[in-house]
Amino acid sequence: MSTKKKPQVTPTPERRQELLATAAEVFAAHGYNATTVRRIADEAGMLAGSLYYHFDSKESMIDEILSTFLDELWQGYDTVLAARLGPRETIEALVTESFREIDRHRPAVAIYQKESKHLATQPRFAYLADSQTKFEEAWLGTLERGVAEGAFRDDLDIRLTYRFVRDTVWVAASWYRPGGHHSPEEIARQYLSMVLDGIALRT
Amino acid sequence: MSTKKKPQVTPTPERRQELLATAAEVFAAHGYNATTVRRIADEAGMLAGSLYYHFDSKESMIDEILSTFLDELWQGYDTVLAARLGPRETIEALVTESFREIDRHRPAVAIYQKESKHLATQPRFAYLADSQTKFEEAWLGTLERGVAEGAFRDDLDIRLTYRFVRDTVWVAASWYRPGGHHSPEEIARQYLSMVLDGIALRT
DNA sequence: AGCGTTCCCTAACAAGTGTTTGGTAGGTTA
DNA sequence: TAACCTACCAAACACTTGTTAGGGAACGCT
Repeated sequence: MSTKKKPQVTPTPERRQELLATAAEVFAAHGYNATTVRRIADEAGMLAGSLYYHFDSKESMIDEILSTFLDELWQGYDTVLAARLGPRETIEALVTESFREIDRHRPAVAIYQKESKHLATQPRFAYLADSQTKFEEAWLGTLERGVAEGAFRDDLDIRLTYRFVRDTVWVAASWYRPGGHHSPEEIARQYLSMVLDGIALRT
Repeated sequence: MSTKKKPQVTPTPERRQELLATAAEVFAAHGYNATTVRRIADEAGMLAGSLYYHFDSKESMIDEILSTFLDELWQGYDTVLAARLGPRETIEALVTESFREIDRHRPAVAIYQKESKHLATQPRFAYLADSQTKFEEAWLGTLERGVAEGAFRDDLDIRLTYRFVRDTVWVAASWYRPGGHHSPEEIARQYLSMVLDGIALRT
């Protein structure tokens, strides 16, 4: 006699994840506001109202998409930061980790890029602003440490450098396609090579 | 007796430009779809319906904003390309010109970044796709020439390099504020320094 | 067989959307 | 003065939006 509970048709939590994945895909492709719940439902093979059995609003969908992404992102970042590597090695590890996250959560990253700016003003999405602050502390701090320790140039505006590095990494989500002939690690390696050493030939 | 035609209250073409400027500001801040015509009218100090005296649709507003921006952009780019400078000097001139355009058309650039991807699919905005093609030809061609002539490194994926340079320049529109303590030329200088020589200290 | 649960459908709601129509105050022109 | 044009308002239009309420089919459990 088996006590294994065989699920009925499709188990609850997995179906929820499926729906969130398709929703994220549509949000990323067309933008949050331009995406109707009917469009999401259509893509999932059901009617608009049926979505409200799983979620209580359209807003809670994007909320869950972004928060689970950020949770996983910070899990990776915190591991890197806890290792207390040198500045250059920390930057390398953060960039590599970022491309891995883009590989795993491409739609979520794309949504984050497009929508976080105006979502962060709403109280419900206060964690977006918090995350951005932590983000800036981690990167800017590492860069400053690198300048102090002689790993990075000291003739550059440090905030400009921060935005430069940050943006170069994350905009990749707009063109990156998982399953291409570049692995996240390979892309990270080339990006780091460009950011650290430049694209000009050394003479 | 003067034959100068003194304009009535406010001259037609200038009022049109004013309205387009406020519309661009709102589009850039909140996104095209999330922006209602009532919001634009409100910002301009009039009612929603009154906008339709100047424009025949919301779509034609963003159309005019984007097309005039791209016209001016290509005027600058074509001038640079016609000078037939060396690869490195061409890249430098293109980047500098780009930051000048961001300085002059920040809202338009921000709108372009956010909306062009899905607007380009509509026939009305086919010029967006055309522009992107020309854009890629200009940059990618210059980079390839630079590799061939020994100005740029040959151990990098050239398409990756292209996207890297392109993105680093244009995402600046998301945080750039005209009137800050960095002129477009100064920002371009630092960006070029980072892109060409990297942020690591040379040993 | 009966009951409960899961998951979706049907049908509607109220609010908000872009847009249109007719009107009108105030200036210019004849 | 009269006709005219510019630039706006007031009010409504058809439609789309996110969301809700009630119902019902399929399945597991007792």
